[in-house]
Amino acid sequence: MVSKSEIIEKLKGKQLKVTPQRVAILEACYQLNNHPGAENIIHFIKDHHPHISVGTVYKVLDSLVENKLLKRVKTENGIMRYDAVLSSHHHLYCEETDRIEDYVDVELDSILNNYFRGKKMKNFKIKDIKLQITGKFK
Amino acid sequence: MVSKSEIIEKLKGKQLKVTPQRVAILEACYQLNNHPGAENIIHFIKDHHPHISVGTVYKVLDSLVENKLLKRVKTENGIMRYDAVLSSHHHLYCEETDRIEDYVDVELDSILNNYFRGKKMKNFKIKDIKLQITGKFK
DNA sequence: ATAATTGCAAAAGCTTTGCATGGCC
DNA sequence: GGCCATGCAAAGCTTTTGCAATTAT
Repeated sequence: MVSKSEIIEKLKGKQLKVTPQRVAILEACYQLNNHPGAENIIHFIKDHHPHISVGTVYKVLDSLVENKLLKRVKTENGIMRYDAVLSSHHHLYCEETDRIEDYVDVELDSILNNYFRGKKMKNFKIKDIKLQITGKFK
Repeated sequence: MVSKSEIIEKLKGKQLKVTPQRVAILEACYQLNNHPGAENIIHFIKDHHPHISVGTVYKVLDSLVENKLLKRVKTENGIMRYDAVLSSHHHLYCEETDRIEDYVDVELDSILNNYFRGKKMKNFKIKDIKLQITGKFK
């Protein structure tokens, strides 16, 4: 649970002006936990903020990504989705629906880190490693 | 290198009618090795097949994915891309450009398989695990 | 005060769809 | 011959853009 004041602090920390729209959008991303797209965010916000504009939502999302308050989630259907959880984690992708859940596993992370520490890739500098696990929820 | 006759066999093997368009599109996917999108495929094909229609390309790509002759690649910019390499491999994503390269590592695969064999996930049945390695080519 | 952000609407991608025509089996 | 695939153009959906009006600092 992330409070509104924490959200405001996050925006300030990035020197971003604290507007009601930005607060609402970032708040929506924290509360909608299934990696929402713009559509989901707009729908969620409309209750408390009926006059928000679609263009604004996209602009704010871009700027939040650029300022590393959100990450984009990779998908294969051409719809952008966003992730407010910034700490290292992996994703479970349902192969039948568009559900995407977080998968956190520190043991796995340490195995991967050890493995890649030793590994030297000639032509690539690794910044982040994420598992993309596809399958089926049961 | 995949020959035209192999491509024809692959189509036949899936009971798909062998049309020049399908052959050309699948061939393009094999030759364009940077995980092409529809745009790249159309451009590549236009030389030998000037009158191919955009709608057809999308329909063929859908049907090739549905018949498991192609896979879609997950991206975060809303453009669909395709992968003709069906055997297990991972992807290196450039964080500055849209370059995506294959990363094959059997040792890593066996580590992952061992790890997940022991692991029991209550609510998810794993079908495939792929690393999404982001960073920078040098 | 002023520089940045919002709203609105238009436009720009990329992808899908419908239907008549044509081509593979 | 029958049915499926193609071409073409229109429509659909998501996202981007431009500019005037508004707002945060």
